[in-house]
Amino acid sequence: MADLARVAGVSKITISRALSDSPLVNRETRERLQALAQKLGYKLNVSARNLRLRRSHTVAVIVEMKPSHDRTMLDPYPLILLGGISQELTAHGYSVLLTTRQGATAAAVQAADGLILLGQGSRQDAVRRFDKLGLPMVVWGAPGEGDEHVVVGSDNRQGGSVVADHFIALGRRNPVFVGNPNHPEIFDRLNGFVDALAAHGVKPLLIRRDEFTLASGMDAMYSLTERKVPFDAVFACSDLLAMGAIRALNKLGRGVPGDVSVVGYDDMPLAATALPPLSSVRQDWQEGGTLLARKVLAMIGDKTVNSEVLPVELIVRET
Amino acid sequence: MADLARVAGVSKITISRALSDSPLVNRETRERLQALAQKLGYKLNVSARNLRLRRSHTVAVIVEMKPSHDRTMLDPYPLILLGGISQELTAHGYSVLLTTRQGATAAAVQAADGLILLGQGSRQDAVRRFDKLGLPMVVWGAPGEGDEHVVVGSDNRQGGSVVADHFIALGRRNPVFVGNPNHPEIFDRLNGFVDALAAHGVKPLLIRRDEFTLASGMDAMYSLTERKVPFDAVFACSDLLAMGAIRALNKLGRGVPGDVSVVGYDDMPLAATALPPLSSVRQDWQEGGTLLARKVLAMIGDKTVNSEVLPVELIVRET
DNA sequence: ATTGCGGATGATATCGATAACAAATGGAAG
DNA sequence: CTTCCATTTGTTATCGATATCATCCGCAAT
Repeated sequence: MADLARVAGVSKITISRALSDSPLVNRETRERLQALAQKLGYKLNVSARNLRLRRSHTVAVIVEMKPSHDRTMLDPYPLILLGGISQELTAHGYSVLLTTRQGATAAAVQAADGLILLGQGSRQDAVRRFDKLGLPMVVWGAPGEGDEHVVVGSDNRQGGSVVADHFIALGRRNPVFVGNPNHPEIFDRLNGFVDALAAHGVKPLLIRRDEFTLASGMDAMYSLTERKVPFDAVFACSDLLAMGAIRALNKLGRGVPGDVSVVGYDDMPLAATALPPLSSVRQDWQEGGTLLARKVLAMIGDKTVNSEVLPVELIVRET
Repeated sequence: MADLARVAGVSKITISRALSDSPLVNRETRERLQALAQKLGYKLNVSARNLRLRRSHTVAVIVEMKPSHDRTMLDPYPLILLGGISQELTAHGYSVLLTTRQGATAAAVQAADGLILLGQGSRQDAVRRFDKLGLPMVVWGAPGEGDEHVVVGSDNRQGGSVVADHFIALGRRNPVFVGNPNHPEIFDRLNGFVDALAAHGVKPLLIRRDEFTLASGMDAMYSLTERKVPFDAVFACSDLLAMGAIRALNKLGRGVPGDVSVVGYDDMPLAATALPPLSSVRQDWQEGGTLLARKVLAMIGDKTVNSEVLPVELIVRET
C-alpha cells in the first residue's frame, strides 16, 4: 500500500480510503487509485486489516466428521448445508473456516467472529463447550427446551405430523415409527407424529433402530412380524430405512402400498426412482445453510436473533 | 501478551518465546509462563502473528458446489475428502478455508498459503485461473498430459482395467461402458477398460450417458436393446447407473449376473445391500484427502512434489 | 584483575492496514 | 477583507506479535 501511495503520489491513508470506497476521497482520485491498484496487482493484506480492525471476518463451521458416530458423513446433506452457508457468508465478505470437532481447539477457531455447529447430533456437551468461547454461535438441529443458544433446523414436529395426517387420510390405524429417538431431531419427529395421531385416537408403535441403513430397516420389519404386532403403516426416519422396510415387507408377502403404507425422510435422489417410488419428507438444506449464515452475521452485528424452524414438505409418491 | 508480561514481571518477548516453546528461555520460567497464560485464559492473536510472520497458516479448499453442473453435491464423497484434508491440515497447525468457485476471488483466498481444488470436473479453465495466483496448488482429479500442476486422484485407468480383467475372467466377450468420457476421470476409466480388454482381443461398446442417475442407467439398457446390440457385461461409471442398468435388464427379461455381469463405481453404502448386492470399484477418499493435504503442506515447505495416483479396489459381490 | 564466553532476558523496529485528529484548499457569507 | 465551513488530503499512533540486535550476569581462563 505504501508502494501504491508512492507511485500515485498520495499518502497511504488515501489509498486505504479509496480502496474501501470511502466517500471521504474525491470520486475521480478514488477511481484513479482503484484502477492503479488493479493494474499493479495490489492485494490487500488480510492479516493486517484484521489486526487493526480486531475482527477476523471469519466464521468457523464445526462439522462432526466421524463416519462412525452418526450418519453425518454418509449422506450429502451436510455438504449442501455447507454450500448454503458458504454462499451467504462470502456474499457478505466473510470466510468459512472449516473444522472438525477435534481441530476446534486450534487458535484459528478462537479467532473467528462467529461459530456454526453442524451435525453435533445428540451431544449437548459439544454445544456447551463451544458456548464457553463466548462467540456468536448458531447451531443446526432441534431446539431443546432450556437452551439459550440460537438454533436453526427444519421443523421435525411438522415432519412427524404431516406423515401422521397422511396416514390418517389413507385410513391407517396401526402405524409404526422406526428410528432412534435419542437424536433430538428424531425425538421431535416422533412427538409430532404421536401428537397428530392422538388427535384421531390413534397410538403408534415405536420401534427403535440406531442405524440408518437398509439392513436396519429390514430388520425392523422382521422383528415386528416375529412379535406378531399388527401394523399397516411405517414412518421411517430415513429413506434407506424405508427402502429396507419395503424390501422386507415384500419378502414377507405384504404389499406396499396395498397392505402397508411407507414414508421415508430426506427425500434423497434415489427415493424418486426407487421401486416403488418412495414417499418422503423433504427438508430444504440449502435454505437452512443460508439461514444459519444470516443468523450468525446478525449476531456478529450485535442484533438480537431468535431460533427458527424451517417448514418441511411431504412428497407423496406411491408408497 | 503485554498484560501477561506485566503480571509475570518479564518482557513481552519472553512471553512470546515461552509460549512457542523456544529453548532460549529457561525451562522453569518457560513452564511458569505457560501455566500463567493458561490460567489467565490468554489467546494468541492469530492476525498479529500472521502479519508478522507473513504467512496465514491457511489452505483454501475450492469446491464445486453447483448441484446442477456435476454430481458433486449429490454424493457424500467430497465431504469425506474434506474430512481427510481437514484432519491432516489441522494436525499441522493449518486451517481450512472453504470456498466455492464464486467466492474464490475474495481477499481471504489470495491470502492463503496454499490451494486445494476439488470437483472442478472437466473445466481446466478453473485450474488455470487459480494457477495465476502463484500459490502452491494441488488438484484432485485425473492428471492430464501437459499440465504442470500437481494432481492427486485415484487410479481411474486401473479402475477400468480391473473391471476388464474381471469380465474376461468371467468369459464375457461383449462388454459395454456406460458414462460420460468428457470427464477426465471417466475418460481414464474408459481407456483402462479398453486397453485391458484389447489384450484379450475384446472391443467394448461405449454408450454415453451424461447423468449419474438410476433413470439414466435404465435408459442406456433400453437403448442398447432397441438397437439390437449384443452385450453380456456392463461397466457403469457410478453405482446408481449400475443399479438402473440392473433394473432395466430385469425388466427386459435378462438375468444379472446370469445373462449380464454388471459393475458399478464408488461402492456407495447402498451397493452392498442392493438386490442383488452390487459389485463395484472402491476408491479411498479419506486417504485421498490426507494425501492432498500432505502435498500442499510439502509445497508450502518448498519441497518438490509429484502427482500421485491412489490404487482402487474391485469389490466383487454378486453382479 | 581482566578478558572471554555462554545462557538468559530485554529494547526496539517491524509486519500492513486503519482510526483519530490535523491541516490545507476553495468558496460563500458577513 | 476577514471569517467560517465543507471538502479533501495528510500525520501520527495503534492493533499484537516476533526478528534482530543489544545487554546483563556469572564463571572460568589468562
